[in-house]
Amino acid sequence: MTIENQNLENDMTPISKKPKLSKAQDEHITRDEQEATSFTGSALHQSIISPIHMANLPLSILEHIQQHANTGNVITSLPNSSVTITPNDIDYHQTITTSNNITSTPDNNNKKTDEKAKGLTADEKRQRRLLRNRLAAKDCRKKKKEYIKQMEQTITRLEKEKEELNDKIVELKAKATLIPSNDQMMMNSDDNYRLIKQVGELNAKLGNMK
DNA sequence: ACACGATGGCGTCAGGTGTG
DNA sequence: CACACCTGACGCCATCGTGT
Repeated sequence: MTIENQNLENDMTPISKKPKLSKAQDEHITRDEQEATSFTGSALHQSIISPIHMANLPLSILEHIQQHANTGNVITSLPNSSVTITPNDIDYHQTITTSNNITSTPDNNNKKTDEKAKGLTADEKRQRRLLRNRLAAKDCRKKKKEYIKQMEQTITRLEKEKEELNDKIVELKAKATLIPSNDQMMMNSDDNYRLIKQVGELNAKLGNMK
């Protein structure tokens, strides 16, 4: 790990690690989540442990994060946000908060990102970048898992197909042994020819005897 | 009970690629 | 060209299974 990385981790301890919790901790959080059922951003803000401040985070990003927050962090545009946080969105008390000056509307949500990034300090830009990358990494891992799962299913299917085809080969080979070969067919026709000839000869002899 | 390796998930960085 | 996105690699941490 780089020095920069270490410093960053010291600065960002609350957000960077999703703790795996003991049962007691889990119950505590479950209780808090129940209490948070109708939290608005500002109410939640008061209950958050060690928020990280992120300026001007657009609503579109917040919504995206909330959609994907089942295993991630809770993002709110606190404290004046109208974004309502549902219990499902609250995860391990890890939050990222944004500054007070946001007036997110559907219109400005879709503006170019670089426009939205205007006026941000280098550190704010960095926080935004880290957030996006965090989400991208989650998506990437999810996608990778799905791909691996799909490949495993394909392997299973192809192995089954192979087995079925092998069974068919055995079955057809067994049937093939019951069918006379070409040589046998030829021999049979020779016998027939010889017998017919013999019959003809015998008939001729009978005719002579009459 | 404890130590230890394996495993899985996460955040971050770095580098490649696409896009306006 | 600047920016955003994707993804491999890395390190950290928690958890689990196993041997002692």
